[in-house]
Amino acid sequence: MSVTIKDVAREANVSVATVSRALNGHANVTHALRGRIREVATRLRYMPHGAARSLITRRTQTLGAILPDLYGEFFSELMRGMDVAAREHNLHLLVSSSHGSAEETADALRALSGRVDGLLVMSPHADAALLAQNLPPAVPTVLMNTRAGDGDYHTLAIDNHGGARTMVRHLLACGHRRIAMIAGPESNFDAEERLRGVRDALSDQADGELVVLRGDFSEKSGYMAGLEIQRMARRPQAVFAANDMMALGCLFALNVAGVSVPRDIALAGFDDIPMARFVTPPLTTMRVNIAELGERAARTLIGTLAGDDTPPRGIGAPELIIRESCGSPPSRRTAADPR
Amino acid sequence: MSVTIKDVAREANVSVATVSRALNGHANVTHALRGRIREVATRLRYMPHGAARSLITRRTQTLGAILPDLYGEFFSELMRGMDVAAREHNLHLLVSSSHGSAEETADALRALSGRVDGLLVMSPHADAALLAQNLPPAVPTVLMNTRAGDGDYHTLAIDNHGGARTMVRHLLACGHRRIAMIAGPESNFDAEERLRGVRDALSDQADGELVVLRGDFSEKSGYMAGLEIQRMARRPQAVFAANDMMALGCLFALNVAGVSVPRDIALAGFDDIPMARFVTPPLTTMRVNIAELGERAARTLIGTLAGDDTPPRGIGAPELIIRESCGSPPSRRTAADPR
DNA sequence: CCGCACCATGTAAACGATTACATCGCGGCT
DNA sequence: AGCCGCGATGTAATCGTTTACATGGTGCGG
Repeated sequence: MSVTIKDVAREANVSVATVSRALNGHANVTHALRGRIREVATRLRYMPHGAARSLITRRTQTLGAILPDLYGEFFSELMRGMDVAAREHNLHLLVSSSHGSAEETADALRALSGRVDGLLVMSPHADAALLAQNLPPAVPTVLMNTRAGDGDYHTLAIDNHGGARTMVRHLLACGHRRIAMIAGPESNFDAEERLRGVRDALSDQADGELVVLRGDFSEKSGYMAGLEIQRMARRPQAVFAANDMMALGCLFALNVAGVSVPRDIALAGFDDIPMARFVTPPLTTMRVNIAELGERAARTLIGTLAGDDTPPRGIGAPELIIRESCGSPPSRRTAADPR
Repeated sequence: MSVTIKDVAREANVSVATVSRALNGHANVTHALRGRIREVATRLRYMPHGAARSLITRRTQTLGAILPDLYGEFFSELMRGMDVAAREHNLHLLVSSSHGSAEETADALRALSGRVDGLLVMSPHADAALLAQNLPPAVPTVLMNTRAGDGDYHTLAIDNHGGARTMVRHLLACGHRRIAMIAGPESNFDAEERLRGVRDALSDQADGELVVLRGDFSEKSGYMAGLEIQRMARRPQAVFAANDMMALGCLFALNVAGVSVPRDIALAGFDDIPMARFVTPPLTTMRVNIAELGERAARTLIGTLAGDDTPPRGIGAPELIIRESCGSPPSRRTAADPR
């Protein structure tokens, strides 16, 4: 049995109320007494029982995060950002990851709903309907990278559309006109936004041509797309993959086929995964700041908890990272690209 | 105000006790009544209040994870493994990451101690003393990748020593005799274990020679080491870096200096980060299964919670991944190295 | 010198669940 | 027919904390 506030009270010869007040920094406790109580508490290794406290205060000091199956860098960066914000406010992070289906997401939603003060949700399956159905309306929620139109919830996202547009404009500026896009799956929100950005950028350019191939964000699908591109009669001058992994797959396919990047064809990706600058040639890409997305989402949620009901300001803008794969004059960097 | 068990009881014309029994699948509730209560509960969107439940059951259904500042793949894999095990037992994961100092780790330990049923700790700062001082003795704890000798706690680790030995044996088998090791910092447990493995493997080989350089696991320190190696009078025949990032740094340094890998010098790393198979030449390395480490640690903890007090069986053995950088006959793989 | 206000501290009621124990009704056995 | 036992349900104690309210002592003003 662990030590409770009663033990501290007994040991210090005061009532539990006084202990509570002393330890929580309330006014109206003599300085000397507070000191004595503190001393006793640490001597006894007293730790308040979180559940009991939550029960009465209706606060859990915990933020819940519902995430899809995330691999690699993305996941850790996102968590890191959320953690930074949470820690600042002495909040904890309860995570529930690896949700492959709407069913699983709903379960997670229900399971977490009672244990957290608010929820950070990133899930392809989480639309407004699912949330409404599985959450008590009282749980503040912030959505990340979700399909728009979920008006009732605060939503944050990477500016996929703007990022893709920026990249295509850069490719156009490099003189490329026939552009192939290796897009992501149609069901994916990020993927569609990026494709939309590409279309918009090209619609500004009268003599631009676009051919769209579908991938699934995997390296392998990029490889397949690369083989196909290399076989084309009118080969595109530039390839823009919806993420770096597909860009790398494509790069290998082109290498295997003896097509040189960037001499014969330009190539660009999206995400700036660490690997991007290590391949030859280093990959031009859009850097997205995942940690910032997580941090902002957490901050927004925390704001909501505090009663601040201003919707989140703006969305994260990816940054164009020009390396050698796109055929623009290489910027002066060492191979290792130190920051 | 959210809906409580009382509301359900009132609506179903029964007592709270019956509702509790019905919903928790206890015996002694009529089938019909149970059905009615279930129906009312879902209609009212009743969700049990986790804190209230924890208060009386003394279980939080939550595992705490204390992690250091972890970037990248490692973090997400570890979490994924822990999540898999936790989810199987309907447990949640409360994470507290980014602890740079012993002070911070201690804070996190204290903050989490009341909110979880058990703790998974990976931290360079968490030795037995720190834990004992900041945790109620009742909290079951499993340590990961920590310095040995923390007898009171269950401990799991990657077999760094065995992995390093395996790699050096492979290098020896390839015919290399003068071997340079780019080690990690002396303060790091993993680093020292790997170094020890190297020494042990070489002590079996009469004509083996070892030169040790120190790095700090960063790419940059690998780069510096590479420059140094390339300048050596009696250049080593093989370089073994304590992790892949340093191996890559070294590779770039050698490239810049015009030393060809593996023709002029062999190179190997440790970790098998995704990038390892994308560089040219693809990097020979030891694959460590982080997810498995996390999963095992979680399982061990869960076992302890269930009263099962057998110490964890064995430790994760890294797997030798032979690619082209070590100068052994390349195995037949495509550039993309599909699994 | 009395009384009032105020401040430090104590008492006890919540919070929402679980569960030991009490109760009630019914059927079967003697 | 009466009693016993058992199965279904209700009553209330309990977990550890916070906090509204009660209490009591002290100092100050009239």
